[in-house]
Amino acid sequence: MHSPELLKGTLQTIVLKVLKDHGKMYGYEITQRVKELSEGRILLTEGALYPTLHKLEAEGLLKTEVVNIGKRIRKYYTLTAEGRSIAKDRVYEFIDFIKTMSSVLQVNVG
Amino acid sequence: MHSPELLKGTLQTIVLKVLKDHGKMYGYEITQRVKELSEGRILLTEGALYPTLHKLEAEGLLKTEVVNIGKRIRKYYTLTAEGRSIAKDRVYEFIDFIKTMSSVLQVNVG
DNA sequence: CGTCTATACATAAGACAATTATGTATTAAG
DNA sequence: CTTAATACATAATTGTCTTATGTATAGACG
Repeated sequence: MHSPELLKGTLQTIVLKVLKDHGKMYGYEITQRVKELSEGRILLTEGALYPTLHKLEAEGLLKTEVVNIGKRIRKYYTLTAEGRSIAKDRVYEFIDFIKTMSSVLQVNVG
Repeated sequence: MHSPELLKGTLQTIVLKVLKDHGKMYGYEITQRVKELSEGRILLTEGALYPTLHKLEAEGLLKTEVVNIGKRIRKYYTLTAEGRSIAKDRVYEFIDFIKTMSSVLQVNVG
């Protein structure tokens, strides 16, 4: 785990991109996938994830589908067309940010 | 300019590394150097910079020297030994963060 | 001269995202 | 029968940053 401060501002980008790559997912599944992909280094907290999902839904970037698994509920999220577009933009923006930071810090990442 | 959100958590790293690379600098000079290095993409605001400098000084990572330029004052900052050490750590931490993010977002930066 | 921009410091109010804490509830393991 | 994992959600608090404000010198331009 690195400084959690660095993660700030990346949550929406992560959620959008993971959903873009893995299709229909539910909240808990997203936390697990991110944990896997980051080899345990990024642990999304529920207090951050759920409000973010609700916000992205309110903005029309995600659509939901509630499914009953036995007596438990699951809320599946899928990107809308706009969501896919924004996901791409956010990833580009992140890459651009890294390039700028590399210039400022004079380091070579990748 | 990218989303200012991404910049969160990077300010201390930027200040420490720029000071490490360029030696003795004063606040305003740091903003200009970062602007240059980032080709105008990162504009440090005074409201963020000065409190950060004061904080790093209070933590013993920076030491200061006040100089009079005509009737105007300048406060030069230099890294302490601990500051140099932490600067290195912070840059490593940032690189590590980028590597993790690259795995999660499945992108290739650099 | 007078005004605008750049230089140079600093602090305070407010916004915003994320952490931490808390709450509800089902399912599986020991 | 209690703990851990699954699965949702919201509220209080924290912390960093932006925006606003304040003081003051120096140089450029008319």
